[in-house]
Amino acid sequence: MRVLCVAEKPSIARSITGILSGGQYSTRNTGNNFVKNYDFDYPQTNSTFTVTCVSGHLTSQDFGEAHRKWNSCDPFALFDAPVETLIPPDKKSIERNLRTEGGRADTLMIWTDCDREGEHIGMEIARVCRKAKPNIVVKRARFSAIIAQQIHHAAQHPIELDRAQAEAVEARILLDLKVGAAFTRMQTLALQRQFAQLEGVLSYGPCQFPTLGFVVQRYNRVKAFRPETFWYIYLSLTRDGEETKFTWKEGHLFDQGGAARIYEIVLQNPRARVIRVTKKDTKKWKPLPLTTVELQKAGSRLLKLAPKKVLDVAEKLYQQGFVSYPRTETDQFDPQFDFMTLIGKQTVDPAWGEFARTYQNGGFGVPRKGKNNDKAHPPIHPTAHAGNLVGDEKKVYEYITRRFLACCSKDAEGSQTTVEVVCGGEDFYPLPLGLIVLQRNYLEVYPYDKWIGHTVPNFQEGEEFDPSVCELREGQTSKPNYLTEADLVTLMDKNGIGTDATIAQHIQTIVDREYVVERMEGAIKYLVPSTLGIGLIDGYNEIGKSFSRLLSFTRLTFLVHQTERRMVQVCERTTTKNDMLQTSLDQYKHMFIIARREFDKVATVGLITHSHSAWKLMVSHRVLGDTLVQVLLEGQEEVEEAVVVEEEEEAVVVVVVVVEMGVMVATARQAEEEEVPLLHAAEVAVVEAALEVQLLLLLTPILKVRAFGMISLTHA
DNA sequence: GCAAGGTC
Repeated sequence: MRVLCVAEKPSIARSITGILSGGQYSTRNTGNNFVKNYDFDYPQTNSTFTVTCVSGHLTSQDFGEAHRKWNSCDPFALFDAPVETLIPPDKKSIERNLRTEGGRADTLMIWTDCDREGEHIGMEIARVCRKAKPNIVVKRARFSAIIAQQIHHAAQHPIELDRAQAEAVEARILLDLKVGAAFTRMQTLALQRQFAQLEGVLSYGPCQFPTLGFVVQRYNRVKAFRPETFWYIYLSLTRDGEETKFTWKEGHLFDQGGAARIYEIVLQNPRARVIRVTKKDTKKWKPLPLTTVELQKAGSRLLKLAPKKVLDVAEKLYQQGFVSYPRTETDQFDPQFDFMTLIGKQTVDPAWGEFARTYQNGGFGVPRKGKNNDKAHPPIHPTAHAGNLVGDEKKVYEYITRRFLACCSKDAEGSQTTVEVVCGGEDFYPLPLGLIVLQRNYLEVYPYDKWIGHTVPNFQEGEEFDPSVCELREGQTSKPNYLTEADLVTLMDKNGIGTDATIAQHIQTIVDREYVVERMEGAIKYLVPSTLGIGLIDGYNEIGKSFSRLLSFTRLTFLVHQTERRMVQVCERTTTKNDMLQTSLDQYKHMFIIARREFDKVATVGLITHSHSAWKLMVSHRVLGDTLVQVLLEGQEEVEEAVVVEEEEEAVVVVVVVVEMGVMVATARQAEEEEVPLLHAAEVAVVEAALEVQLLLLLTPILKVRAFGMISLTHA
């Protein structure tokens, strides 16, 4: 019997060949550079095997001729337009290979990843092979890890493809295409009609839009923030020249009178008494096995690489055979995973080799188990030692390796001392708590985690003392920060926006569309929405307000969840693909009709905030020298061409009039129309010079505004 | 000129 095995990607084809053939196989090239055909005998089922693969989805979907061109139809018609499935040119060679090999086989065995998309890819493969050989028997191999025993079991006990899962994916594909295309065309064309100069596409998608929404949501919180004053009792003891600070168990109160009354009572009896000293063993847990999302978060936070970049680098390392498959949701290792061999490969490393050698002598600890398992790939780990890497590849490889070694090491151990103090009837405890680090364990190989010991004086239970300081102090709530890339990855992951493999792409998309600007502050990269981004989200929210929030950003996120739930229902066969598609499409159609009717609001209310005859427009944020500068655009009937530069710290606002010749600093005032001191001439010159250099950068988002025809800005 | 999902 001849069996054709088809995997989802070249790496899996190679691995299962290695396992099933026991290393005895021959290789044939195909018309595609990445795809090889492997031939061998598989006596266990009395068969001849050929293993090959596709490269992800085989087909792509698009509208037919009548709807493909942007101006060929009303965008609304796209919801009911027929969609064609075709094999894109770069996949033709793979299709030809499948036809040739399928024509020769009795059985087709699908070895795609065991997830929804894998089931759909399996159907695509089956369709092509059936064309070449209509009576071919189609089977599916089920495996959850590339481990010899599992792969053999899968080859000998194949199951059937799951049509329901494939159909759920089909519904997703159609929904994404129709909703994305309809809204993108409607938005773009509507604004182009209004503002002829508008360039570029204003894309809309069920993933990119909520992603943008997160950025704008945080931006609004930062903008709306007003510091609040709070009061707390501060206690400290200086003994032998060392100060121990105590934290009030109540934390802090926003009620000054209340705090003052408690403080008065404390003052009546300000002698402190130690009521309890406890020492207990404590641990700092080693990290969980590494998933794609965690790698991207770490990459952004620790390695200062954008999520997309981290994934690209990891992909390269994977192709060179240094790390395992980098797209995985799994944060638990299979119990049979061969840890020791992989750790052994790291013993030659000059930096962590010595530590890797300790694992054989009791240094090994079974990795923690996370909650996720995609049943297709293990957590990301090094597969070989790489000694000659440089730059980003070195950084990412080092992180993956140290993370793996940390997972296989032991939790750090310490001893923590808690001291409870009562003073005037109020409870206090020293902060930081006393900590002695006893065993660093995993921390030795994982410098990304910090755990620093801290001593507290040797207090005795029952001991009394007079605090060195006992005061009612005042503090202020601190301003939230803009969203970092790592924050955004976390939010998307938590809210189910995108997948491990696509989260980075969606972030890239909103940057490419100029909905969001990246801003460095020190070593941290923040994401700040542009005028356009804020305008779109605010605009939709504005419409949402009048229509039971149907279009608000939270609602959009909710729709993504609903779609996901319905997909699960299709998989579980509690609803059909067509019903699910119809329900979802109806929902989006309803949204579309309102959005189009109200779209003027996106253009005006969203992009401009009216205030009397003047209007102000948040544009963007840039660093001017070392100072954070917030740029506002302000127009009045008499001053049409104006830029307002606000220096936040000093609360100085410079109004810059943009004239055809360049930039001129004209006047100064605060955003709230209060009188503030004019800038010194020297400062004006600095601002002027900096603006000249940065004007083009600065004005990029503003030019959008000009394109919208709301103000006629001219720049050199 | 549109989406999001695979993968290279």
